[in-house]
Amino acid sequence: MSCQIELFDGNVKDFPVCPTALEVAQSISSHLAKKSVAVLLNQDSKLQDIRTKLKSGDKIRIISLSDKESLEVIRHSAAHVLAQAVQTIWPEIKITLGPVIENSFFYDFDTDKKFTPEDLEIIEKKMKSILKEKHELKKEIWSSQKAVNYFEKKGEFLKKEIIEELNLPEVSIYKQGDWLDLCRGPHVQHLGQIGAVKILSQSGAYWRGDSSKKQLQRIYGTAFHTEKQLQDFLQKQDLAKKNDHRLLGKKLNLFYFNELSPGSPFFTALGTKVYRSLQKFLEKKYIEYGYEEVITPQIYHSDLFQSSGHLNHYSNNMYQILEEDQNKKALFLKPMNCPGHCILYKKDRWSYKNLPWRVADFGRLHRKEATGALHGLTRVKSFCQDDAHIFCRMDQLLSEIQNAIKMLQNIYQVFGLNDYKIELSTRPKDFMGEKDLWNQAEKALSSALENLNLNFEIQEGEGAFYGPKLDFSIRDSFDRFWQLGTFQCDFNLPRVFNLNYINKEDREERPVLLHRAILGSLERFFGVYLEHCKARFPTWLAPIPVVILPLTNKELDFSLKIKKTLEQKEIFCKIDGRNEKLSYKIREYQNQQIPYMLILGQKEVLSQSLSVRLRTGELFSGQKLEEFVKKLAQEILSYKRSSFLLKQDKSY
RNA sequence: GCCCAUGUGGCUCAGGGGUAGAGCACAACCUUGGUAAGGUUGAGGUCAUGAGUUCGAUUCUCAUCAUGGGCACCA
Repeated sequence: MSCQIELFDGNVKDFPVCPTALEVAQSISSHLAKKSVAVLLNQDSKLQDIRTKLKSGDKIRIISLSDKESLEVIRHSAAHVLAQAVQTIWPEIKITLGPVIENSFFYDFDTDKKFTPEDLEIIEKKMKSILKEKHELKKEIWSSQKAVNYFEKKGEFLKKEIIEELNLPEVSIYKQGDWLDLCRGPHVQHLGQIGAVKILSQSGAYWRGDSSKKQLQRIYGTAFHTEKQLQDFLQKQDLAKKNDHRLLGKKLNLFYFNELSPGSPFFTALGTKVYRSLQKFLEKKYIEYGYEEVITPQIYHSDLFQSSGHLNHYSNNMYQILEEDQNKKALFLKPMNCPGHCILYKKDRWSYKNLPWRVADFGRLHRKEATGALHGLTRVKSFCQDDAHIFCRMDQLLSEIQNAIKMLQNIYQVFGLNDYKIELSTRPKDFMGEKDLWNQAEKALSSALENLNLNFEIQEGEGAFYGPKLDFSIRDSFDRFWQLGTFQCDFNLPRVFNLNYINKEDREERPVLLHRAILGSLERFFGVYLEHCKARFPTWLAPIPVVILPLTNKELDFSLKIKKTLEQKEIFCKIDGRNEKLSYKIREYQNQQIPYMLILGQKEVLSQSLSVRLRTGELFSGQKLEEFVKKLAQEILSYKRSSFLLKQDKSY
């Protein structure tokens, strides 16, 4: 009986006995066999070892070094090389786990040693010399007992713990030279297939990701098939670093941090312009989508957070005001707006006819964050959310969620954030409230997404204790994801604050509370968007939309006339009358990514027209002033990301 | 909070046991100049803070604070 293997191009090959994937590659060409590193089996999207024995009827795709999928295998094997290098240099160091992550890999070591940058250099050197030996990777199947005995004898107790937890009769072992590791693979054929490795950094990391457990020492690295690929990768990283919002914020003078208030941004006059434009934009959307905006207190008696449950669940993150009030009650800065909105809700008697109530608040929040958590504008201690709460009846929940998602889509597309993923987090183990309510809310969230034809992932058991939630993470221009929007159903606050409304039958009923933020915090969004647009804000957000550059002081009168005309349309502009060369000024404003530069010389004064330079470098002369201002105002009002002067509609 | 690294004029960075240097920015003067840096001169720093070692510390040691890369956290 022969063995038939189907290749992904449709070709079927016959073998007298069932081959391994590597043998199939060999039968195609010895070149392919040399380059192959893994195999995709049938519909499975997980890579399998190239040494896998196939069955008749299997459909396979051989992954070679030229396929990008091979990177995962290369990096996995490189992680083993890292561990081998470390144990060769320091035999007393114990190994744990070394997985592949996006763009890189790491290995966690159990040791008291702290790796210094010099150590990392030595390790990288050792890795390179191990690669030169081009050891073959040999896969062996051991009984779990044998593996446990082996690692126990070597004092590798965490490795032993892993095997025992796997609870399998057999485990696979990969050997390279005289070094071996427990691993399910897949791995390269031999270490010569790893063309380039680089150690990236070190870090502490907790065993099992649990901060109450032992801290291990983690080393990060990356690997590629060729040195060129590695260099390209490093270059791309450098580029991303240049667009870091913290650098751009400094360069464009938008915000500033000072150690006298860590984690709390100072927005400069320019940064504040951007911040306020964002806020005004959202306020407009609030009106469009039926929200009411309120202003609520900054400081509350501890009683409020006692009843809301924040004192029990969140007090570590709350700032307490030292001075107590005359009732001897502690005072706290609010970490979130919701309890205040519940107080406002309770002020009135509600009828089912008046719901939903959508209440928005840009209130400043303060949260004590662990020092190591702070990060530019994306993780701060003082911030404002585009926060709103929707108090509604259960039968309104679906349409409210749907409405909120539409609002989110509408807002994201203004920023050109069209690539985002959605996660639905469902009931956790320690949930609060009735299961039936949870099911209804989860159903409302998923139906809303389905009705709008949106794909989403389910995060089983990841919901908050008070209700299920949706998270929206956008992908920025550097392929990183940032969680911005979040919609959270809440059964807890309406209960603890005893909120109700009178239903049709004249009986009290409890409303559902939907927390929702679309941009998340204005601070975080500012940072994320600054990087995403690479500091090229659309005109409506630009701190300075227009700068007027008179060539000499003979053009000052005309400059003032233009400024006045712009200001009539509420367009902010700046006249740069400094005694500097035009090219000097252009360079400066180009670096600041000012959308419109108006260059004025005698030619323009005589013809009473404008010469416009875009930050793309494109020039448009002979523009009529009134016409220009009118169209520019239009561009700003419609939140366009493209200049009206450009034919193609794209961000510039 | 944990591991590693870093902290020098407004910014970017060099230096290094005998109290500091460059470029940009800033100021003054010359230049009124047409699409990415015109010239000259000048002013600016208790070298993050505190303690220790030393005849002497910005430089070495320790602690603190802040920042950066991660981990943990992210109601």
